[in-house]
Amino acid sequence: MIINKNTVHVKYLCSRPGHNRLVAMSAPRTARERIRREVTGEILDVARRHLAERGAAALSLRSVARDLDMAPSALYRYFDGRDALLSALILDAYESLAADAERAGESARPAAPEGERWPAVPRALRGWALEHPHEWGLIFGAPVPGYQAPEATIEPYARIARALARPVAQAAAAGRLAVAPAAPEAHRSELAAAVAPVAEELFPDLPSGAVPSAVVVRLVEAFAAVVGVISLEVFGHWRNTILDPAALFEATVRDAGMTVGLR
Amino acid sequence: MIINKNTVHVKYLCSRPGHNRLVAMSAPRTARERIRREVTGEILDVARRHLAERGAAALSLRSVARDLDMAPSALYRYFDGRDALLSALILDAYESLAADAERAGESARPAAPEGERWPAVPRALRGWALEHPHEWGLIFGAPVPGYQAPEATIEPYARIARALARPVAQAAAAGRLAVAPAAPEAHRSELAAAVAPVAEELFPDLPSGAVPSAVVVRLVEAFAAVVGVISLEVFGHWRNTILDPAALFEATVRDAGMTVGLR
DNA sequence: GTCTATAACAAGATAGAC
DNA sequence: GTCTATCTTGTTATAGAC
Repeated sequence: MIINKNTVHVKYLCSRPGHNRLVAMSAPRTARERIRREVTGEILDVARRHLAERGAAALSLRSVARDLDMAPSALYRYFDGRDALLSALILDAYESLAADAERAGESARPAAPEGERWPAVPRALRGWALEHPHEWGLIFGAPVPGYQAPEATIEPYARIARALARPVAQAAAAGRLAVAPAAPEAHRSELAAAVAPVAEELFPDLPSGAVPSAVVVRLVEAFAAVVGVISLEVFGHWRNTILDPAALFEATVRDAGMTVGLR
Repeated sequence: MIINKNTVHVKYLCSRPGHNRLVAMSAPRTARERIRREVTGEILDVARRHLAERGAAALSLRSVARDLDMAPSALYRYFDGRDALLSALILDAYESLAADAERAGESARPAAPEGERWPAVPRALRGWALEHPHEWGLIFGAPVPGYQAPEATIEPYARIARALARPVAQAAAAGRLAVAPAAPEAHRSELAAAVAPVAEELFPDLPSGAVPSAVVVRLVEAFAAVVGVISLEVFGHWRNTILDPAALFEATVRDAGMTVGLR
Protein backbone atom coordinates (compact mmCIF):
# COMPACT_ATOMS: atom_id res chain seq x y z
CA MET A 1 0.00 0.00 0.00
CA ILE A 2 1.57 3.18 -1.19
CA ILE A 3 1.01 6.35 0.76
CA ASN A 4 2.79 9.43 -0.44
CA LYS A 5 5.52 7.40 -2.04
CA ASN A 6 6.50 5.86 1.28
CA THR A 7 5.84 2.16 1.46
CA VAL A 8 3.95 1.37 4.62
CA HIS A 9 3.40 -2.19 5.71
CA VAL A 10 -0.17 -2.73 6.70
CA LYS A 11 -2.03 -5.44 8.48
CA TYR A 12 -5.67 -6.27 8.77
CA LEU A 13 -7.01 -5.75 12.25
CA CYS A 14 -10.42 -7.21 12.85
CA SER A 15 -12.46 -4.24 14.01
CA ARG A 16 -15.97 -2.88 13.85
CA PRO A 17 -17.18 -3.32 10.29
CA GLY A 18 -16.40 -0.37 8.10
CA HIS A 19 -14.07 1.31 10.53
CA ASN A 20 -10.38 1.40 9.92
CA ARG A 21 -10.12 -2.00 8.37
CA LEU A 22 -6.58 -1.18 7.34
CA VAL A 23 -4.23 0.05 10.02
CA ALA A 24 -0.52 0.59 9.84
CA MET A 25 1.53 -1.88 11.83
CA SER A 26 4.21 0.16 13.47
CA ALA A 27 3.19 2.21 16.48
CA PRO A 28 2.87 5.96 15.98
CA ARG A 29 5.92 7.79 17.26
CA THR A 30 4.85 11.40 17.20
CA ALA A 31 1.57 13.20 17.61
CA ARG A 32 1.69 14.21 13.96
CA GLU A 33 2.03 10.61 12.93
CA ARG A 34 -0.95 9.68 15.03
CA ILE A 35 -3.06 12.41 13.43
CA ARG A 36 -1.87 11.41 10.05
CA ARG A 37 -2.87 7.83 10.67
CA GLU A 38 -6.28 8.85 11.87
CA VAL A 39 -6.94 11.00 8.83
CA THR A 40 -5.73 8.22 6.56
CA GLY A 41 -8.18 5.87 8.25
CA GLU A 42 -11.03 8.33 7.86
CA ILE A 43 -10.28 8.78 4.18
CA LEU A 44 -10.29 5.03 3.67
CA ASP A 45 -13.53 4.65 5.61
CA VAL A 46 -15.32 7.23 3.51
CA ALA A 47 -13.84 5.88 0.29
CA ARG A 48 -14.87 2.36 1.22
CA ARG A 49 -18.40 3.54 1.91
CA HIS A 50 -18.60 5.30 -1.43
CA LEU A 51 -17.23 2.23 -3.13
CA ALA A 52 -19.77 -0.02 -1.43
CA GLU A 53 -22.68 2.27 -2.24
CA ARG A 54 -21.97 3.48 -5.73
CA GLY A 55 -19.22 1.29 -7.12
CA ALA A 56 -15.65 1.86 -8.21
CA ALA A 57 -16.55 3.93 -11.25
CA ALA A 58 -18.31 6.50 -9.07
CA LEU A 59 -15.43 6.85 -6.63
CA SER A 60 -14.08 10.37 -6.89
CA LEU A 61 -11.51 12.19 -4.82
CA ARG A 62 -13.68 15.28 -4.68
CA SER A 63 -16.72 13.59 -3.21
CA VAL A 64 -14.56 11.87 -0.62
CA ALA A 65 -13.01 15.22 0.20
CA ARG A 66 -16.44 16.82 0.46
CA ASP A 67 -17.58 14.21 2.96
CA LEU A 68 -14.53 14.98 5.04
CA ASP A 69 -14.78 18.77 4.72
CA MET A 70 -11.39 18.89 3.10
CA ALA A 71 -10.09 20.44 -0.05
CA PRO A 72 -9.72 17.88 -2.84
CA SER A 73 -6.05 18.59 -3.22
CA ALA A 74 -5.50 17.89 0.47
CA LEU A 75 -6.05 14.21 -0.20
CA TYR A 76 -2.85 14.21 -2.21
CA ARG A 77 -0.97 14.54 1.07
CA TYR A 78 -2.27 11.06 1.93
CA PHE A 79 -2.67 9.30 -1.38
CA ASP A 80 -0.90 9.85 -4.64
CA GLY A 81 -4.18 10.23 -6.47
CA ARG A 82 -7.36 8.46 -7.31
CA ASP A 83 -5.49 5.39 -8.54
CA ALA A 84 -3.57 5.06 -5.31
CA LEU A 85 -6.73 5.41 -3.27
CA LEU A 86 -8.47 2.74 -5.30
CA SER A 87 -5.41 0.52 -5.07
CA ALA A 88 -5.53 0.84 -1.30
CA LEU A 89 -9.19 -0.18 -1.37
CA ILE A 90 -8.38 -3.17 -3.54
CA LEU A 91 -5.72 -4.33 -1.14
CA ASP A 92 -8.10 -3.65 1.73
CA ALA A 93 -10.69 -5.89 0.07
CA TYR A 94 -8.15 -8.70 -0.40
CA GLU A 95 -7.15 -8.52 3.25
CA SER A 96 -10.74 -8.52 4.44
CA LEU A 97 -11.71 -11.47 2.28
CA ALA A 98 -8.62 -13.43 3.30
CA ALA A 99 -9.34 -12.79 6.97
CA ASP A 100 -12.91 -14.02 6.59
CA ALA A 101 -11.78 -17.12 4.73
CA GLU A 102 -9.19 -17.96 7.37
CA ARG A 103 -11.62 -17.39 10.19
CA ALA A 104 -14.16 -19.69 8.57
CA GLY A 105 -11.53 -22.36 7.98
CA GLU A 106 -10.30 -22.26 11.54
CA SER A 107 -13.70 -22.23 13.17
CA ALA A 108 -14.77 -25.46 11.49
CA ARG A 109 -14.75 -28.40 13.92
CA PRO A 110 -11.44 -30.23 13.55
CA ALA A 111 -13.06 -33.53 14.43
CA ALA A 112 -15.46 -33.48 11.50
CA PRO A 113 -14.48 -35.32 8.34
CA GLU A 114 -12.89 -33.18 5.68
CA GLY A 115 -15.88 -33.50 3.39
CA GLU A 116 -17.96 -31.72 6.00
CA ARG A 117 -15.41 -29.03 6.72
CA TRP A 118 -14.73 -28.32 3.06
CA PRO A 119 -17.78 -26.08 2.42
CA ALA A 120 -16.91 -23.69 5.25
CA VAL A 121 -14.47 -21.53 3.30
CA PRO A 122 -16.51 -21.43 0.08
CA ARG A 123 -19.52 -20.36 2.12
CA ALA A 124 -17.44 -17.62 3.72
CA LEU A 125 -16.35 -16.42 0.29
CA ARG A 126 -19.95 -16.28 -0.91
CA GLY A 127 -21.10 -14.54 2.25
CA TRP A 128 -18.41 -11.92 1.92
CA ALA A 129 -19.20 -11.45 -1.78
CA LEU A 130 -22.90 -10.89 -1.09
CA GLU A 131 -22.03 -8.42 1.64
CA HIS A 132 -19.48 -6.54 -0.46
CA PRO A 133 -20.45 -7.04 -4.10
CA HIS A 134 -18.48 -4.07 -5.44
CA GLU A 135 -15.37 -5.16 -3.58
CA TRP A 136 -15.80 -8.69 -4.89
CA GLY A 137 -15.87 -7.10 -8.30
CA LEU A 138 -12.58 -5.35 -7.61
CA ILE A 139 -10.95 -8.69 -6.86
CA PHE A 140 -12.60 -11.08 -9.30
CA GLY A 141 -14.10 -8.73 -11.86
CA ALA A 142 -12.37 -7.30 -14.88
CA PRO A 143 -9.18 -5.50 -13.86
CA VAL A 144 -9.30 -1.78 -14.49
CA PRO A 145 -6.10 -0.90 -16.37
CA GLY A 146 -3.69 0.88 -14.07
CA TYR A 147 -5.60 0.30 -10.88
CA GLN A 148 -4.45 -3.19 -10.02
CA ALA A 149 -2.41 -3.27 -6.87
CA PRO A 150 0.50 -5.46 -7.80
CA GLU A 151 2.74 -7.13 -5.24
CA ALA A 152 0.80 -6.68 -2.04
CA THR A 153 -2.22 -8.65 -3.19
CA ILE A 154 -0.24 -11.83 -3.68
CA GLU A 155 0.00 -12.61 0.01
CA PRO A 156 -3.72 -12.33 0.89
CA TYR A 157 -4.60 -14.19 -2.28
CA ALA A 158 -2.38 -17.05 -1.16
CA ARG A 159 -4.05 -17.01 2.24
CA ILE A 160 -7.44 -17.44 0.59
CA ALA A 161 -6.15 -20.33 -1.47
CA ARG A 162 -4.51 -22.00 1.52
CA ALA A 163 -7.68 -21.67 3.58
CA LEU A 164 -9.55 -23.38 0.80
CA ALA A 165 -6.92 -26.09 0.47
CA ARG A 166 -6.64 -26.81 4.17
CA PRO A 167 -9.10 -29.72 4.34
CA VAL A 168 -7.39 -31.27 1.35
CA ALA A 169 -4.01 -30.94 3.00
CA GLN A 170 -5.27 -32.56 6.18
CA ALA A 171 -7.02 -35.36 4.34
CA ALA A 172 -3.86 -36.02 2.36
CA ALA A 173 -1.68 -36.00 5.46
CA ALA A 174 -4.02 -38.44 7.18
CA GLY A 175 -4.32 -40.65 4.14
CA ARG A 176 -8.05 -40.03 3.95
CA LEU A 177 -7.95 -38.58 0.46
CA ALA A 178 -10.22 -40.58 -1.81
CA VAL A 179 -8.64 -41.40 -5.12
CA ALA A 180 -9.86 -38.87 -7.61
CA PRO A 181 -12.08 -40.77 -10.01
CA ALA A 182 -11.10 -40.86 -13.65
CA ALA A 183 -8.59 -38.08 -14.12
CA PRO A 184 -6.63 -39.20 -17.13
CA GLU A 185 -5.49 -35.74 -18.13
CA ALA A 186 -4.05 -35.03 -14.73
CA HIS A 187 -1.55 -37.80 -15.13
CA ARG A 188 0.06 -36.12 -18.01
CA SER A 189 3.26 -34.47 -17.00
CA GLU A 190 2.41 -31.21 -18.73
CA LEU A 191 -0.63 -30.66 -16.58
CA ALA A 192 1.26 -31.64 -13.44
CA ALA A 193 3.97 -29.16 -14.37
CA ALA A 194 1.37 -26.50 -15.07
CA VAL A 195 0.15 -26.57 -11.48
CA ALA A 196 3.51 -27.22 -9.81
CA PRO A 197 3.81 -23.69 -8.37
CA VAL A 198 0.35 -24.01 -6.89
CA ALA A 199 1.15 -27.31 -5.19
CA GLU A 200 4.25 -25.72 -3.73
CA GLU A 201 2.26 -22.77 -2.43
CA LEU A 202 -0.77 -24.65 -1.15
CA PHE A 203 0.95 -27.46 0.69
CA PRO A 204 4.19 -26.04 2.07
CA ASP A 205 4.18 -28.36 5.08
CA LEU A 206 3.65 -31.56 3.17
CA PRO A 207 6.43 -33.47 1.43
CA SER A 208 6.46 -32.90 -2.30
CA GLY A 209 4.19 -35.46 -3.93
CA ALA A 210 2.10 -36.11 -0.83
CA VAL A 211 -0.81 -34.59 -2.70
CA PRO A 212 -1.09 -36.13 -6.17
CA SER A 213 -0.98 -33.60 -8.95
CA ALA A 214 -4.36 -34.87 -10.12
CA VAL A 215 -5.80 -33.67 -6.82
CA VAL A 216 -4.06 -30.32 -7.14
CA VAL A 217 -5.59 -29.89 -10.57
CA ARG A 218 -9.02 -30.76 -9.25
CA LEU A 219 -8.55 -28.32 -6.40
CA VAL A 220 -7.73 -25.50 -8.77
CA GLU A 221 -10.78 -26.46 -10.79
CA ALA A 222 -12.84 -26.37 -7.60
CA PHE A 223 -11.51 -22.89 -6.82
CA ALA A 224 -12.48 -21.72 -10.28
CA ALA A 225 -15.91 -23.31 -9.97
CA VAL A 226 -16.55 -21.65 -6.62
CA VAL A 227 -15.41 -18.26 -7.88
CA GLY A 228 -17.48 -18.81 -11.01
CA VAL A 229 -20.80 -19.51 -9.25
CA ILE A 230 -20.27 -16.68 -6.81
CA SER A 231 -19.39 -14.19 -9.52
CA LEU A 232 -22.32 -15.19 -11.70
CA GLU A 233 -24.65 -14.74 -8.75
CA VAL A 234 -23.13 -11.50 -7.47
CA PHE A 235 -22.84 -9.97 -10.93
CA GLY A 236 -26.52 -10.61 -11.56
CA HIS A 237 -26.44 -13.42 -14.12
CA TRP A 238 -28.90 -15.61 -12.23
CA ARG A 239 -31.70 -13.07 -12.47
CA ASN A 240 -34.91 -14.80 -13.60
CA THR A 241 -32.89 -17.93 -14.24
CA ILE A 242 -31.71 -19.58 -11.06
CA LEU A 243 -34.48 -19.09 -8.55
CA ASP A 244 -32.49 -20.36 -5.57
CA PRO A 245 -28.83 -19.33 -5.88
CA ALA A 246 -28.02 -20.65 -2.41
CA ALA A 247 -29.18 -24.15 -3.30
CA LEU A 248 -27.20 -24.13 -6.50
CA PHE A 249 -24.15 -22.88 -4.64
CA GLU A 250 -24.40 -25.66 -2.08
CA ALA A 251 -24.69 -28.24 -4.83
CA THR A 252 -21.69 -26.79 -6.60
CA VAL A 253 -19.56 -26.83 -3.47
CA ARG A 254 -20.58 -30.39 -2.63
CA ASP A 255 -19.85 -31.63 -6.13
CA ALA A 256 -16.53 -29.80 -6.19
CA GLY A 257 -15.51 -31.35 -2.89
CA MET A 258 -16.31 -34.81 -4.12
CA THR A 259 -14.42 -34.24 -7.34
CA VAL A 260 -11.38 -33.23 -5.34
CA GLY A 261 -11.58 -36.45 -3.36
CA LEU A 262 -12.94 -35.29 0.00
CA ARG A 263 -15.34 -37.51 1.85
CA MET B 1 -30.20 -1.12 -29.26
CA ILE B 2 -31.49 2.33 -28.72
CA ILE B 3 -30.69 4.99 -31.22
CA ASN B 4 -32.20 8.39 -30.66
CA LYS B 5 -35.07 6.93 -28.69
CA ASN B 6 -36.16 4.85 -31.67
CA THR B 7 -35.85 1.13 -31.13
CA VAL B 8 -34.04 -0.47 -34.02
CA HIS B 9 -33.86 -4.18 -34.40
CA VAL B 10 -30.37 -5.34 -35.04
CA LYS B 11 -28.76 -8.54 -36.17
CA TYR B 12 -25.24 -9.82 -36.13
CA LEU B 13 -23.77 -10.19 -39.57
CA CYS B 14 -20.52 -12.13 -39.73
CA SER B 15 -18.14 -9.78 -41.44
CA ARG B 16 -14.52 -8.76 -41.46
CA PRO B 17 -13.37 -8.53 -37.88
CA GLY B 18 -13.87 -5.12 -36.37
CA HIS B 19 -16.03 -3.80 -39.15
CA ASN B 20 -19.68 -3.19 -38.65
CA ARG B 21 -20.37 -6.10 -36.41
CA LEU B 22 -23.76 -4.67 -35.72
CA VAL B 23 -25.92 -3.82 -38.70
CA ALA B 24 -29.55 -2.88 -38.77
CA MET B 25 -31.79 -5.49 -40.33
CA SER B 26 -34.20 -3.56 -42.48
CA ALA B 27 -32.87 -2.31 -45.80
CA PRO B 28 -32.16 1.40 -46.04
CA ARG B 29 -34.96 3.23 -47.82
CA THR B 30 -33.51 6.64 -48.44
CA ALA B 31 -30.01 7.97 -49.07
CA ARG B 32 -30.09 9.69 -45.70
CA GLU B 33 -30.87 6.44 -43.97
CA ARG B 34 -27.98 4.80 -45.73
CA ILE B 35 -25.60 7.56 -44.62
CA ARG B 36 -26.98 7.42 -41.13
CA ARG B 37 -26.34 3.70 -40.94
CA GLU B 38 -22.82 4.12 -42.24
CA VAL B 39 -21.98 6.78 -39.69
CA THR B 40 -23.50 4.69 -36.92
CA GLY B 41 -21.33 1.79 -38.00
CA GLU B 42 -18.23 3.95 -38.05
CA ILE B 43 -18.94 5.25 -34.58
CA LEU B 44 -19.36 1.72 -33.30
CA ASP B 45 -16.19 0.58 -35.02
CA VAL B 46 -14.11 3.32 -33.44
CA ALA B 47 -15.76 2.85 -30.06
CA ARG B 48 -15.15 -0.90 -30.21
CA ARG B 49 -11.51 -0.29 -31.05
CA HIS B 50 -11.08 2.08 -28.14
CA LEU B 51 -12.80 -0.39 -25.88
CA ALA B 52 -10.56 -3.22 -27.02
CA GLU B 53 -7.40 -1.16 -26.64
CA ARG B 54 -7.96 0.83 -23.49
CA GLY B 55 -10.95 -0.73 -21.75
CA ALA B 56 -14.42 0.46 -20.90
CA ALA B 57 -13.29 2.99 -18.32
CA ALA B 58 -11.28 4.85 -20.93
CA LEU B 59 -14.06 4.99 -23.48
CA SER B 60 -14.98 8.61 -23.99
CA LEU B 61 -17.34 10.25 -26.40
CA ARG B 62 -14.88 12.99 -27.12
CA SER B 63 -12.04 10.73 -28.15
CA VAL B 64 -14.36 8.76 -30.39
CA ALA B 65 -15.50 12.01 -31.93
CA ARG B 66 -11.88 13.11 -32.40
CA ASP B 67 -11.03 9.92 -34.25
CA LEU B 68 -13.95 10.55 -36.55
CA ASP B 69 -13.22 14.27 -37.02
CA MET B 70 -16.60 15.09 -35.62
CA ALA B 71 -17.79 17.45 -32.97
CA PRO B 72 -18.62 15.65 -29.71
CA SER B 73 -22.15 16.95 -29.83
CA ALA B 74 -22.70 15.41 -33.25
CA LEU B 75 -22.56 11.95 -31.70
CA TYR B 76 -25.75 12.72 -29.85
CA ARG B 77 -27.63 12.42 -33.11
CA TYR B 78 -26.68 8.75 -33.10
CA PHE B 79 -26.44 7.78 -29.44
CA ASP B 80 -28.17 9.23 -26.44
CA GLY B 81 -24.84 9.65 -24.67
CA ARG B 82 -21.90 7.70 -23.35
CA ASP B 83 -24.11 5.21 -21.56
CA ALA B 84 -26.07 4.43 -24.67
CA LEU B 85 -22.89 3.95 -26.67
CA LEU B 86 -21.46 1.59 -24.08
CA SER B 87 -24.76 -0.26 -23.89
CA ALA B 88 -24.61 -0.76 -27.64
CA LEU B 89 -21.09 -2.14 -27.30
CA ILE B 90 -22.22 -4.50 -24.54
CA LEU B 91 -25.02 -5.82 -26.69
CA ASP B 92 -22.58 -6.05 -29.58
CA ALA B 93 -20.29 -8.18 -27.47
CA TYR B 94 -23.10 -10.51 -26.47
CA GLU B 95 -24.11 -10.97 -30.07
CA SER B 96 -20.56 -11.63 -31.18
CA LEU B 97 -19.93 -14.19 -28.45
CA ALA B 98 -23.25 -15.91 -29.10
CA ALA B 99 -22.50 -16.13 -32.80
CA ASP B 100 -19.09 -17.67 -32.14
CA ALA B 101 -20.56 -20.17 -29.69
CA GLU B 102 -23.26 -21.22 -32.13
CA ARG B 103 -20.81 -21.53 -34.99
CA ALA B 104 -18.55 -23.74 -32.90
CA GLY B 105 -21.45 -25.91 -31.81
CA GLU B 106 -22.70 -26.39 -35.33
CA SER B 107 -19.33 -27.07 -36.89
CA ALA B 108 -18.64 -30.00 -34.58
CA ARG B 109 -18.99 -33.34 -36.34
CA PRO B 110 -22.50 -34.66 -35.69
CA ALA B 111 -21.26 -38.26 -35.85
CA ALA B 112 -18.87 -37.87 -32.95
CA PRO B 113 -20.02 -38.91 -29.49
CA GLU B 114 -21.34 -36.10 -27.35
CA GLY B 115 -18.38 -36.29 -25.00
CA GLU B 116 -16.12 -35.33 -27.87
CA ARG B 117 -18.35 -32.57 -29.17
CA TRP B 118 -18.90 -31.05 -25.73
CA PRO B 119 -15.61 -29.11 -25.52
CA ALA B 120 -16.23 -27.26 -28.79
CA VAL B 121 -18.38 -24.47 -27.36
CA PRO B 122 -16.31 -23.95 -24.19
CA ARG B 123 -13.23 -23.67 -26.37
CA ALA B 124 -14.97 -21.11 -28.53
CA LEU B 125 -15.90 -19.12 -25.44
CA ARG B 126 -12.30 -19.16 -24.23
CA GLY B 127 -10.96 -18.24 -27.65
CA TRP B 128 -13.33 -15.31 -27.90
CA ALA B 129 -12.46 -14.20 -24.38
CA LEU B 130 -8.73 -14.23 -25.11
CA GLU B 131 -9.32 -12.27 -28.30
CA HIS B 132 -11.62 -9.74 -26.65
CA PRO B 133 -10.67 -9.58 -22.98
CA HIS B 134 -12.29 -6.20 -22.31
CA GLU B 135 -15.51 -7.25 -23.95
CA TRP B 136 -15.49 -10.49 -21.94
CA GLY B 137 -15.21 -8.24 -18.92
CA LEU B 138 -18.28 -6.31 -20.03
CA ILE B 139 -20.29 -9.52 -20.11
CA PHE B 140 -18.91 -11.53 -17.19
CA GLY B 141 -17.13 -8.88 -15.15
CA ALA B 142 -18.65 -6.67 -12.51
CA PRO B 143 -21.61 -4.77 -13.94
CA VAL B 144 -21.09 -1.02 -14.08
CA PRO B 145 -24.17 0.58 -12.50
CA GLY B 146 -26.36 2.11 -15.15
CA TYR B 147 -24.56 0.69 -18.15
CA GLN B 148 -26.08 -2.78 -18.31
CA ALA B 149 -28.21 -3.21 -21.38
CA PRO B 150 -31.28 -4.88 -20.00
CA GLU B 151 -33.71 -6.74 -22.23
CA ALA B 152 -31.76 -7.21 -25.40
CA THR B 153 -28.95 -9.22 -23.84
CA ILE B 154 -31.32 -11.97 -22.71
CA GLU B 155 -31.66 -13.46 -26.14
CA PRO B 156 -27.94 -13.79 -27.03
CA TYR B 157 -27.26 -15.05 -23.53
CA ALA B 158 -29.81 -17.80 -24.07
CA ARG B 159 -28.19 -18.65 -27.38
CA ILE B 160 -24.85 -19.13 -25.64
CA ALA B 161 -26.45 -21.37 -23.04
CA ARG B 162 -28.31 -23.40 -25.64
CA ALA B 163 -25.14 -23.88 -27.69
CA LEU B 164 -23.45 -25.21 -24.59
CA ALA B 165 -26.37 -27.47 -23.75
CA ARG B 166 -26.79 -28.88 -27.23
CA PRO B 167 -24.67 -32.02 -26.77
CA VAL B 168 -26.54 -32.73 -23.55
CA ALA B 169 -29.86 -32.35 -25.29
CA GLN B 170 -28.82 -34.71 -28.04
CA ALA B 171 -27.40 -37.27 -25.65
CA ALA B 172 -30.59 -37.13 -23.62
CA ALA B 173 -32.77 -37.52 -26.69
CA ALA B 174 -30.74 -40.51 -27.85
CA GLY B 175 -30.70 -42.07 -24.42
CA ARG B 176 -26.92 -41.86 -24.29
CA LEU B 177 -26.79 -39.72 -21.18
CA ALA B 178 -24.74 -41.46 -18.54
CA VAL B 179 -26.35 -41.42 -15.15
CA ALA B 180 -24.80 -38.57 -13.21
CA PRO B 181 -22.79 -40.17 -10.44
CA ALA B 182 -23.76 -39.40 -6.86
CA ALA B 183 -25.93 -36.35 -7.01
CA PRO B 184 -28.00 -36.58 -3.86
CA GLU B 185 -28.68 -32.88 -3.65
CA ALA B 186 -30.05 -32.72 -7.12
CA HIS B 187 -32.87 -35.04 -6.19
CA ARG B 188 -34.25 -32.62 -3.73
CA SER B 189 -37.25 -30.86 -5.07
CA GLU B 190 -36.00 -27.43 -4.00
CA LEU B 191 -32.94 -27.68 -6.20
CA ALA B 192 -34.98 -29.06 -9.07
CA ALA B 193 -37.37 -26.15 -8.70
CA ALA B 194 -34.48 -23.71 -8.55
CA VAL B 195 -33.32 -24.66 -12.04
CA ALA B 196 -36.75 -25.24 -13.56
CA PRO B 197 -36.66 -22.06 -15.70
CA VAL B 198 -33.28 -23.09 -17.05
CA ALA B 199 -34.47 -26.53 -18.03
CA GLU B 200 -37.38 -24.95 -19.85
CA GLU B 201 -35.06 -22.56 -21.69
CA LEU B 202 -32.30 -25.00 -22.53
CA PHE B 203 -34.36 -27.92 -23.78
CA PRO B 204 -37.41 -26.44 -25.46
CA ASP B 205 -37.73 -29.30 -27.94
CA LEU B 206 -37.55 -32.10 -25.42
CA PRO B 207 -40.51 -33.27 -23.36
CA SER B 208 -40.43 -31.96 -19.83
CA GLY B 209 -38.47 -34.37 -17.68
CA ALA B 210 -36.50 -35.88 -20.54
CA VAL B 211 -33.41 -34.37 -18.99
CA PRO B 212 -33.27 -35.18 -15.28
CA SER B 213 -33.06 -32.14 -13.07
CA ALA B 214 -29.83 -33.52 -11.62
CA VAL B 215 -28.28 -33.19 -15.07
CA VAL B 216 -29.63 -29.68 -15.48
CA VAL B 217 -28.02 -28.73 -12.19
CA ARG B 218 -24.73 -30.25 -13.26
CA LEU B 219 -24.95 -28.42 -16.56
CA VAL B 220 -25.39 -25.08 -14.82
CA GLU B 221 -22.46 -25.96 -12.60
CA ALA B 222 -20.44 -26.76 -15.70
CA PHE B 223 -21.36 -23.40 -17.20
CA ALA B 224 -20.22 -21.64 -14.05
CA ALA B 225 -17.01 -23.65 -13.98
CA VAL B 226 -16.22 -22.79 -17.59
CA VAL B 227 -16.95 -19.11 -17.07
CA GLY B 228 -14.92 -19.23 -13.88
CA VAL B 229 -11.74 -20.65 -15.39
CA ILE B 230 -11.96 -18.37 -18.38
CA SER B 231 -12.49 -15.28 -16.23
CA LEU B 232 -9.69 -16.15 -13.86
CA GLU B 233 -7.36 -16.59 -16.81
CA VAL B 234 -8.49 -13.53 -18.76
CA PHE B 235 -8.57 -11.30 -15.67
CA GLY B 236 -4.98 -12.24 -14.87
CA HIS B 237 -5.36 -14.44 -11.82
CA TRP B 238 -3.18 -17.23 -13.16
CA ARG B 239 -0.11 -15.02 -13.42
CA ASN B 240 2.87 -16.84 -11.93
CA THR B 241 0.54 -19.52 -10.69
CA ILE B 242 -0.87 -21.64 -13.48
CA LEU B 243 1.90 -21.99 -16.01
CA ASP B 244 -0.24 -23.61 -18.70
CA PRO B 245 -3.74 -22.12 -18.63
CA ALA B 246 -4.75 -24.00 -21.76
CA ALA B 247 -4.00 -27.37 -20.19
CA LEU B 248 -5.92 -26.47 -17.06
CA PHE B 249 -8.82 -25.29 -19.18
CA GLU B 250 -8.93 -28.53 -21.12
CA ALA B 251 -8.91 -30.53 -17.90
CA THR B 252 -11.71 -28.39 -16.50
CA VAL B 253 -13.87 -28.82 -19.57
CA ARG B 254 -13.28 -32.57 -19.65
CA ASP B 255 -14.10 -32.99 -15.97
CA ALA B 256 -17.18 -30.80 -16.33
CA GLY B 257 -18.40 -32.86 -19.28
CA MET B 258 -18.01 -36.09 -17.35
CA THR B 259 -19.79 -34.66 -14.34
CA VAL B 260 -22.71 -33.72 -16.54
CA GLY B 261 -22.90 -37.27 -17.81
CA LEU B 262 -21.47 -37.01 -21.32
CA ARG B 263 -19.38 -39.83 -22.63
C1' DG C 1 -36.26 17.98 -40.82
C1' DT C 2 -31.77 16.52 -40.26
C1' DC C 3 -27.17 17.05 -39.40
C1' DT C 4 -23.14 19.59 -37.75
C1' DA C 5 -20.27 22.89 -35.31
C1' DT C 6 -19.46 26.39 -31.86
C1' DA C 7 -19.75 27.65 -27.39
C1' DA C 8 -20.73 27.06 -22.81
C1' DC C 9 -21.39 24.74 -18.21
C1' DA C 10 -20.49 21.48 -14.61
C1' DA C 11 -17.70 18.06 -12.71
C1' DG C 12 -13.48 15.85 -12.16
C1' DA C 13 -7.99 14.86 -11.67
C1' DT C 14 -3.98 16.91 -10.85
C1' DA C 15 0.22 20.17 -10.27
C1' DG C 16 2.07 23.91 -8.03
C1' DA C 17 2.18 28.26 -5.27
C1' DC C 18 1.15 29.75 -0.86
C1' DG D 1 -3.55 22.10 4.93
C1' DT D 2 -5.93 25.61 1.11
C1' DC D 3 -6.39 28.00 -3.32
C1' DT D 4 -5.71 28.60 -8.04
C1' DA D 5 -4.81 27.18 -12.67
C1' DT D 6 -4.98 23.77 -16.28
C1' DC D 7 -6.60 19.88 -18.53
C1' DT D 8 -10.16 16.38 -19.73
C1' DT D 9 -14.90 14.66 -19.90
C1' DG D 10 -20.20 14.53 -20.39
C1' DT D 11 -23.77 17.23 -21.72
C1' DT D 12 -26.76 20.89 -23.48
C1' DA D 13 -28.11 25.22 -25.94
C1' DT D 14 -27.99 27.52 -30.05
C1' DA D 15 -27.31 28.81 -34.55
C1' DG D 16 -26.24 27.77 -39.23
C1' DA D 17 -25.93 24.41 -43.54
C1' DC D 18 -28.03 20.96 -46.42
